Amino acid sequence: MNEELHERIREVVASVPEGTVATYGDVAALAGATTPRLVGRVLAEDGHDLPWHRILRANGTPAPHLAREQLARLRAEGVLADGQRVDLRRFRWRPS
DNA sequence: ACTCTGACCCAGT
DNA sequence: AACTGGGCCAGAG
Repeated sequence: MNEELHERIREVVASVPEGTVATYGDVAALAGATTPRLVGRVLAEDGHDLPWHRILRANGTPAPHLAREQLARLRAEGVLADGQRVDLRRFRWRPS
């Protein structure tokens, strides 16, 4: 199952700073994953220790079943959402 | 070697 | 805005 890749994915997620967000696609690209699906998968299994709430879908909305919890956590660290959607232009994390 | 099912993504109706 | 359909990858049955 490629533990190596899973590890890199967790690292990337863990490196997203408080007050910013990243998309599944971003994480996948940075970690070298072939598809964003894998990111969601990894988080679903062992994302409990990670800042999973900073990971959003490409359009800035969270995964449906998590929306409430996730938006609440983001709001708590200064990331404001307009309804379900977070303004990626403003909060998206770009590694430098 | 199938078919299903997902914290996905993109483009077209 | 709501639905497609195609592509993607890995587990489970």
